[in-house]
Amino acid sequence: MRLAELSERSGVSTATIKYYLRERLLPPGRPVTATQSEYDEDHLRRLRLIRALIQVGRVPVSTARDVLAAVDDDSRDQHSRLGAAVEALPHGPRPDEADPATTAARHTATDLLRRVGWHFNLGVAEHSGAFRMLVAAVAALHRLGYPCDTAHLLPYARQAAELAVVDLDLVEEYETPGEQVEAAVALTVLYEPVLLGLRRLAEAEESNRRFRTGS
Amino acid sequence: MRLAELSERSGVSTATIKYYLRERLLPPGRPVTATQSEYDEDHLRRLRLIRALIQVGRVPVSTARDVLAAVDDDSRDQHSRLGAAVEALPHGPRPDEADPATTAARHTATDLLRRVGWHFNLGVAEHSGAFRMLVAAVAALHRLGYPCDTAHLLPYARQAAELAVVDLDLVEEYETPGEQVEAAVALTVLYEPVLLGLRRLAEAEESNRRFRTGS
DNA sequence: CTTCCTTGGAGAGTGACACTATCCAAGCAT
DNA sequence: ATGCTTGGATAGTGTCACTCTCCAAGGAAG
Repeated sequence: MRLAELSERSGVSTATIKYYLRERLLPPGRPVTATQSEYDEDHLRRLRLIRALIQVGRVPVSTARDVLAAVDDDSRDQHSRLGAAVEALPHGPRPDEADPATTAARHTATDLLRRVGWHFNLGVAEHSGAFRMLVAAVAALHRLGYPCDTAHLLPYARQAAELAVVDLDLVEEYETPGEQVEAAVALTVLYEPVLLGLRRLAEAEESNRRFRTGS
Repeated sequence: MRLAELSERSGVSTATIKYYLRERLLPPGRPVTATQSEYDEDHLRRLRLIRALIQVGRVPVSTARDVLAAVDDDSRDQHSRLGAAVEALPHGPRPDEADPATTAARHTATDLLRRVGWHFNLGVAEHSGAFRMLVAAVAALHRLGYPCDTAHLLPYARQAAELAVVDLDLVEEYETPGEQVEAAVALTVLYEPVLLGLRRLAEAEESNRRFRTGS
């Protein structure tokens, strides 16, 4: 198919597709003449993934390029590819190391990983983006005076461990390593708004249950 | 204290504080002469909350103003204030109603609320931002061909319900309705990166457990 | 064959956003 | 008196995700 058809089928304007091609988010089509290229179903699928990452997952364009490059990197096994792809995702601002609240938060987080038994993370992933995201958030809570120690975080960590089992079961339903890595990235990013939306709905429900006035 | 001291104690530049004052994120100080104002501990606390919302919670400035205005609105009870504040938070782009995947996602989400017994949400909050966020994410998963029906979402919803109990217990430790609403907003926003960070760490741990090659 | 439209590539322009820099007059400090 | 700081207003900066405009080459209709 041509650019116009790719645009129509995906709902993305030709100008935006050209922009993604320029930014190397989308691989170029197969040139059929000097001025025209042919695109296939893989391009359509990739384009839909790009839109989902950027619009729903709020991933910046340059970051999405890095994530997709890691997904396509055939020279590694799936664990390594998945790690590289998730590591490329945005993790918010890095914590302010000058702030004592950050040091305290780092201790809390390290202690939590030890207590919940994530020894892989203890060894390898303490410098990961996900760990930094956790530390920055815990530090912000400390600065505001809200309690956020290991005991408070444990139930959240245990639930995260349960969710990870469900998530990875889903991923393992796919056949090829390539499909698995793409699924892992898509599920990691797209289930995040699902989790946050459900939490806010559950809080509204619980708040209503506790605070509603009469009626 | 003066602007310079507020800046030093909060770590926020005077230029940025002036910007927040201009944007009505921070209430003005008490004018002490024609060219100087006095700020107090409440200003410092509010400023820290603003920074946490914007930097850690990635809330846009104009949105943070609306959230804080809802927090300060003494004319409502805490349930209503909390609802207004959370509703003012960003929920991502609104789903594309022209897309059949959105219609399907809306059915899935409605069915999920019914099955998990959130009748308050079923009646009131189907037009809430959190619900739209959920629908948009489920629709994106549908478009990419990933399974995401009521059965898949149920464990996530049940966990969200458990988390909401923990969260509201924390909120109820505070005395005044004002403190409770501020705590609810801060905990809602700042626990989100905690949850996402823990999930990513748990996935890395689980992925390592399943896919690591030898050693 | 000619005229018109479409295509892909490249560069510049747009609007939103979160600051940031510059001015300025009024005041306080020495 | 003089120099620095303060708060207020205005304009500028850098980033981001597009979006617009232009262009030459390539079909399509008559």
